Amino acid sequence: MNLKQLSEHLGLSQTTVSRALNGYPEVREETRRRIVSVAREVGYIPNARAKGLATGRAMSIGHVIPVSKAHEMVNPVFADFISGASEVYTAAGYDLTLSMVEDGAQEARYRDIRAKGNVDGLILHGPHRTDHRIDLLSELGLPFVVHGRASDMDAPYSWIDMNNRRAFKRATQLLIELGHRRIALINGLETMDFAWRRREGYLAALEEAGIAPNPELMVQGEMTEELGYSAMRKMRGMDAPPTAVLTSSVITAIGVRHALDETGLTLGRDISLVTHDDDLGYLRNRAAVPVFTATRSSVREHGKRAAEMLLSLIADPETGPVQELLEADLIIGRSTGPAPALEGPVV
Amino acid sequence: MNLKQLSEHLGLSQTTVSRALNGYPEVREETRRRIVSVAREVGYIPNARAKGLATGRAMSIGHVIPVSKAHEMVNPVFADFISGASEVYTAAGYDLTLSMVEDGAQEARYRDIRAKGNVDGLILHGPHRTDHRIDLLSELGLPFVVHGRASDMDAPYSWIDMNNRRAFKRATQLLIELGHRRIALINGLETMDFAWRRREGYLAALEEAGIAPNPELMVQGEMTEELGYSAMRKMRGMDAPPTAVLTSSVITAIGVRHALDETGLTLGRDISLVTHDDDLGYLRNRAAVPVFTATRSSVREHGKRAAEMLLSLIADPETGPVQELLEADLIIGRSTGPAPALEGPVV
DNA sequence: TTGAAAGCGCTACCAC
DNA sequence: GTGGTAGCGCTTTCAA
Repeated sequence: MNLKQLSEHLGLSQTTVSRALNGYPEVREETRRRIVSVAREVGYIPNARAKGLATGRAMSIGHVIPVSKAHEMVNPVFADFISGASEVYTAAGYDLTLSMVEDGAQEARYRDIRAKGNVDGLILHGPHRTDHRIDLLSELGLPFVVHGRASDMDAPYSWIDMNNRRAFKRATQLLIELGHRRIALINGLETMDFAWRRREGYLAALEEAGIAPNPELMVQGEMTEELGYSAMRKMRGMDAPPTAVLTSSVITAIGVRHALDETGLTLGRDISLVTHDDDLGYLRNRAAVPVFTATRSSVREHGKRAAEMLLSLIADPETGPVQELLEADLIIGRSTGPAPALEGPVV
Repeated sequence: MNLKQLSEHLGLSQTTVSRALNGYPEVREETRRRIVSVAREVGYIPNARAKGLATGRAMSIGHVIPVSKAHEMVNPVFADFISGASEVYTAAGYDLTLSMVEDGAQEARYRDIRAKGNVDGLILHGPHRTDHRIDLLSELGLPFVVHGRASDMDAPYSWIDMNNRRAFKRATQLLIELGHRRIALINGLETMDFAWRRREGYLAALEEAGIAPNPELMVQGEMTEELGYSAMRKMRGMDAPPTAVLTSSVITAIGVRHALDETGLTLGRDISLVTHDDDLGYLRNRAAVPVFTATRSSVREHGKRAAEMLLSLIADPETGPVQELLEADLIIGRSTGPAPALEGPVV
């Protein structure tokens, strides 16, 4: 059933029917009611492509997520983030177009997306510290919000991010307060902005405590189980192995545990920190220690916020870039909540 | 730059330019070369909506993934599956439209998707044993492939699935061979087809070994960390606690470990089985036991296969329903590979 | 081998 | 308050 058939069925013009259905004021209330009721009855739903052609709007938002070339793997956080965003889009009548793009040779894909006209805006995932996709999108004039930041880019842009630096600084501080001096960091790739910021936080805490960072205790890589496993295996063989470990992902933390299991060795107090995609905090039970983390549900909330930001950017293109910084959840034992305030801005 | 501008720029008609770009034969080779080269030069890319309107094809595939109403959570396997599928779509010039739909009140969403005309076909994730979405989609005449099966549905449809029954049967058999008699199953919701099949496999192995299933050792629920934790906590307090555990998800397995960590108790030989979303097999290191699992990379392959199936279904609507059953990977120690053949079909 | 023009389904401008 | 109609950018007959 299309508009033409529906309007003939109603004995009205397409114009009137279209107006009634789109909530324009210049339709008699009675006429509108009749139109709406018949439309529902026959299950009329306008064709999105035709509507898009006519209005110039696609009513769809693109999410571009990077897929590791080496491991062909997707960071699981994106699923929850997107699920939150999706809820917002659906409520607003938007679709969600997903593009998985391999790192490298991205530019063509963005131009493509732009020219095809299938999306009204984009969410960019997994930014690097230096990320020229941001320049490109600005140049293309396609509204976008970055999930994360690209710290080395100068021009302003919209983003939403977790306070990774603060979360890792606080976590490190807590371990130090507990007496740890040899604290390992098993991080994501530090060309990625989030990983770099986490390292900054880790280093800041060490420095304030007068602990010299040990390069042997700092590992970065794609956040696989294998990374955690091999890093931990290596470290436990050191003359002075770490007594505590911070990891950047629950996946990596699983690998760390494998390596520990092999030895039976209890490493320090077996402390891990995870900042993403776990339900309750990875080691909450045995850790007598708070853990900062983005729980799955808070990641979902971030996705919602990002979607709202983008939709309002699209609705009002005059708005300048807008930013939002979110604190990691603090998990102690089995209760979760927002992190308590910290002295001064640590972004 | 649109077709009109491009053709004026070339001094040709839109018709000829369109033909040349779409590979129609009736264009002089020299003309075509010129058109193609200029088009590339100016970065012409046809507007997808207009093209869709004119051709009646959307050049996009929908993926509908269920979001748990209770936990607002997405099963992480879908990310890898979709990433694989996405690669196939991109290569074929298709987009991917993602719909996250809460369980319940789904029907309207499908009619909506159909009528909006934004997709040429659908992949359905997370089927239940009885799943009327399948009837609905058949009725709507929208090509689709189910990721998984809906065992209680009679009418034929296309699907791709893992051999969940066999994987869990074999895993259970192996545990029995190792001497275990009290084997726990911490499963997904058994209204979901995959979870039900896993239980069938588990029960079949017990029965063949003459072991009576113990309802106290069989738990089902949404596959959260919490589920594994609380189930294991409860079971370890039993008079005769299990000596081995099978879990349906690595997330749940993490919860199981938490519960074990609290006690220091070594449960049997600490055996878990995971069928999804881990890199190397969850407990590979301490398990002197094979583990059946869908590794992340094989899930990705499944996604590719599903996408190929759907695209060929769309290309040739005369084709009847097609099915494909995939074996779980067998992981021993650190090496992975396909499971060895088993006597007879266990589907 | 090329071009003119109708039409995909809808919106929005202009006239009544 | 309602209707006629010109596009939106493309494909696809039909003619030349």
